[in-house]
Amino acid sequence: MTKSDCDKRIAILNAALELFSENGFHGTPMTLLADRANVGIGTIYRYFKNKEEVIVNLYRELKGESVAAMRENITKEMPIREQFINIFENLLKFYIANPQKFSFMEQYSYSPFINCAAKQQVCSAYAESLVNFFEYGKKHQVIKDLSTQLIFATANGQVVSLAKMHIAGEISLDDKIIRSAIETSWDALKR
Amino acid sequence: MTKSDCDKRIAILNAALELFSENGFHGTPMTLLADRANVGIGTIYRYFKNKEEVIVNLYRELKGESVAAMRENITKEMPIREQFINIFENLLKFYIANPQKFSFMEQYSYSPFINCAAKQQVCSAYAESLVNFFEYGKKHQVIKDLSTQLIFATANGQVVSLAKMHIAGEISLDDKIIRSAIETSWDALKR
Amino acid sequence: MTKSDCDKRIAILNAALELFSENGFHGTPMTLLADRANVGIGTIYRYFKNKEEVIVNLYRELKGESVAAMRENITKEMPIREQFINIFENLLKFYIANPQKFSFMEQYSYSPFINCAAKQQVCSAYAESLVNFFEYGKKHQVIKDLSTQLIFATANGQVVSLAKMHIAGEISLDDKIIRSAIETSWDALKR
Amino acid sequence: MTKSDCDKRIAILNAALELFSENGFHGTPMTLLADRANVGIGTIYRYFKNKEEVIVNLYRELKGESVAAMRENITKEMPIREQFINIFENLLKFYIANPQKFSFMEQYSYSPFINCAAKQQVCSAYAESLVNFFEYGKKHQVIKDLSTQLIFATANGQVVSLAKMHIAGEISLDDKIIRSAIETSWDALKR
DNA sequence: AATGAATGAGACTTCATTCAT
DNA sequence: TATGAATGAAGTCTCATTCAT
Repeated sequence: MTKSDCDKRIAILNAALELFSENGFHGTPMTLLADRANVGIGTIYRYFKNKEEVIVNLYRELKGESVAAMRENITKEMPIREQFINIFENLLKFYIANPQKFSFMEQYSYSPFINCAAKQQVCSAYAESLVNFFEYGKKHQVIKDLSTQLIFATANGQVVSLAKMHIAGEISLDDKIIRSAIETSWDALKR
Repeated sequence: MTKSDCDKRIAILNAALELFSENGFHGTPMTLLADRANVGIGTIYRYFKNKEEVIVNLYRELKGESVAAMRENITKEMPIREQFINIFENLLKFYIANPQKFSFMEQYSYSPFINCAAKQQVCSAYAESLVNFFEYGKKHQVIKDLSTQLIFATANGQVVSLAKMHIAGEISLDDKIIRSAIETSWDALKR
Repeated sequence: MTKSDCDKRIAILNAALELFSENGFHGTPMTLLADRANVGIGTIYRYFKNKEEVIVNLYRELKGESVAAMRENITKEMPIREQFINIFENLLKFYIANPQKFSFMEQYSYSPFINCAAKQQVCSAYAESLVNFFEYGKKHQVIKDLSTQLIFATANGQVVSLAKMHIAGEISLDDKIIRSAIETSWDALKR
Repeated sequence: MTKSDCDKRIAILNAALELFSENGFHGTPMTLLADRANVGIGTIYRYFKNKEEVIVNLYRELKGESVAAMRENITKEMPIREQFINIFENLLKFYIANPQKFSFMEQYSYSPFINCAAKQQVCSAYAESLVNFFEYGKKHQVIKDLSTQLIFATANGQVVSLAKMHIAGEISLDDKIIRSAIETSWDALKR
C-alpha cells in the first residue's frame, strides 16, 4: 500500500470522526463524508466495504489510541497506587483532549445496530490491559478483593462520567481537579 | 374517553421503549412502531408531533420513573451514609430491573441529534435531587469537600458503568455485589 | 331542511372559500376546513360526499352569484352600449369586491383534476346570459359581426385580466379607470 | 458530460410539462414524473432541490420561450400597429401550438402555494418587453393614453381568454380568426 | 344529527450503494 | 485507481375518509 493510498484512508477516517461525533452515524451521509475527506464517494467504497465498516474501523483505531494513551508513563516497577493514578489520569486527559474521539466511542458503545462481535472483540482488547493490572493489585493486597469487573466499573465509570460532563460543559476539569478525582477513585478501591 | 386516550399513548410509548432499546432510534421505523403498538401510523402522529417527540416524551417519562425509584425508602432523617447507599442501590437496581429503560436513556444521552434544550431541561430536574443531597452531606462534613459535580460523577458513573456491564453480560450483579459496589463508592466519597 | 342545517352547510362553504382562495384546494386539509367552519369533520361528510363535492358546490354557488351580480341594473330596454358597459362593470366590480371568490373561481377553472362535466355544466349556464346579449347586439348591427365566442373572449378576457392584476396589486382600479377600461373594450367590439 | 447532464434535466422538465398540464402539480407524484422521464426518482433530486423547484424551473423555462416567441419577426422599424398585431398573434399562436405550455403557465399563475418572489421575478421579466412597447406607442400617439397596465390587461387578457377557450374546445381558432381577433384588440387600444 | 379518534394509502424525500467512465 | 451520476428501497409524515359513540 503506497503512502498516498494510506492518505486517503486516513482522510476518510479523520472526516468520519469529525462528522460522526458532531452529527452521529445516522446524521452523516456518505456523500458528506466523501466531501469532507476530499475524496469521491466511490473511493470510500474502495477502502471500506460499507458504512458500518467505516464505523467499526474508526472505532478500532481509536480504541487502540486510547489504550496507548492510557499506558503512557506506566512501568511495572511503579508503586501500584501511582500506576493506578497515572492510568486513569492518562485516560481522562486523553478523553478531554480528544472530545470527538470520546464522543464517538461512547456513541458507538451504545449503538445497538453495530455488529456485536466486532464490538466485543475490540472492547476486550481494551479491557485486557486493565484486567491484568487489577489482578496484580489484588494479589499484592493493595487493591480491595472485589471482582475485577467491579473494580473496572468503578474506576472507569467515574472517568467516563467526568469526561462526558466536561464535554457537555457541566463541569470544568483542570489538572488539579483531575488529580483529586482519580485520588477519590483510588480511595474507593484501595485496601 | 380519557382512559382509552391514555391507552393508545401508553401503548405507543411502551412499544417505543422495546424497539428503541433493541434497535435504536434509527433502527426503528415508525411503521414498525405502529405495528408493535397495535395502532395505525397516523395514530402515532395524533399523540406526538413527530418521531423526535416520541423519543423526547419517552425520555421524560423514564427519567421521572428513575428519579422516583431513586427516592424510594429515603427519608431525611436517615444517616447520610445510609441515604447514599440506598439512593445508589435504588438506582442500580432500577437499571438492572429495567434494562430497556436504562439502555434507552443512555442511548438518548449520547444522541447528538436530539434537541439540546429538551435534554438539559430533563437532565437537570433529575440531577437536582442528588445535588441537594450532596450539598447537605458536605455541609455536615460527612462527604468530602469536592465539587458536587465531581461527587455526582463518581457515584453515578460507577452505577451506570455497572448497569451497562451487567446488561451486556460482562458482570453478574446480585444484591450482595450491588451492596459492596455501592459501599466501595461510599469509600470514595466519605470524609 | 331546517334553518340550522343550512347554517352548517353555509358555514362550511364560507370557510372553504376563505381557505381555498388563500391556500388552494390542496393546501386546505378537511380538518382545517372543519375547524374554520366550527363543525366536526364528520359533519362535512354529512353535507358533501367528499372534498371534490365541496369544491364543486362552492363553485356553483359562486358562479350563480357572479351571474346575478352581472345582471344588476340591466334591462332589455337600455341601449346596447349601456348594457354592455354595465354588464362588464358589474362583473369587474364584483370580482374586485370579492377577491376570494374571483381567486377561487379562476383556480377552479384551471384545475385539471376537477370533474369536467361539472365544470362545463356550470360554465355554460354562466355564458348563456352573455351569449344571448351578444347575438342581440350583432343582429342590431351595433356589435361587430364576429363569432360570439370571440366577442366573449375579448370582453371577458380583459375583465378577468384586470381583476387578476388588481388583486395581485399590479394595478389599482377605481371607478373611473374601470369605466375607461370597459369603454376601451367597447371600442374593440362596437361596429 | 454536458450533453448527457442536460439530457436528464430536459427529460425531467419535458415529462413535468406533460404531466403537470394534464393532471396538475398535485395530481403528479414524483414517482410518476420519474417514470415518465425514464429516470430514477433520486435523479430528479440531483437536478432539483424539491418538487417546487421543478415547477418553478419549468415555469421559468417556458416563460422564456413564450417571450422569445412573442418577439419573433418584430423590428423596431415596423409600424406600431403591425408590431402590435404581430406580437399578439405570435403569443396566441404560441399558446395554441403549445397547449400544455399554456395550461401549465396559467395553472402556475394561480397557484397560491408557489413562492411569490419567484413568481414576480419571472413575470416582470416577461412584462417588461411589452411595457416598453406600449410606452413607445403612447408617446407616438398611436396607442391610447391609458395606463400601461390597462393596455396590457386588455390585449393580453383577450389572448389568454382565447387560448383557454380554444384549448377547452369552446372555440376553434384559425389564422384568419386569430388575425381578426387581434385586430379587434387593436381597435380597443389604437388612438 | 354530530362528532372526532383512528386509519393507512400514498406523497415527498434521503441516502447507501453501484457501476460506467 | 478514482470518481460521482444514477438508482430505488425505505423512511417520515399528511390527510381524506370512516365509523363507533
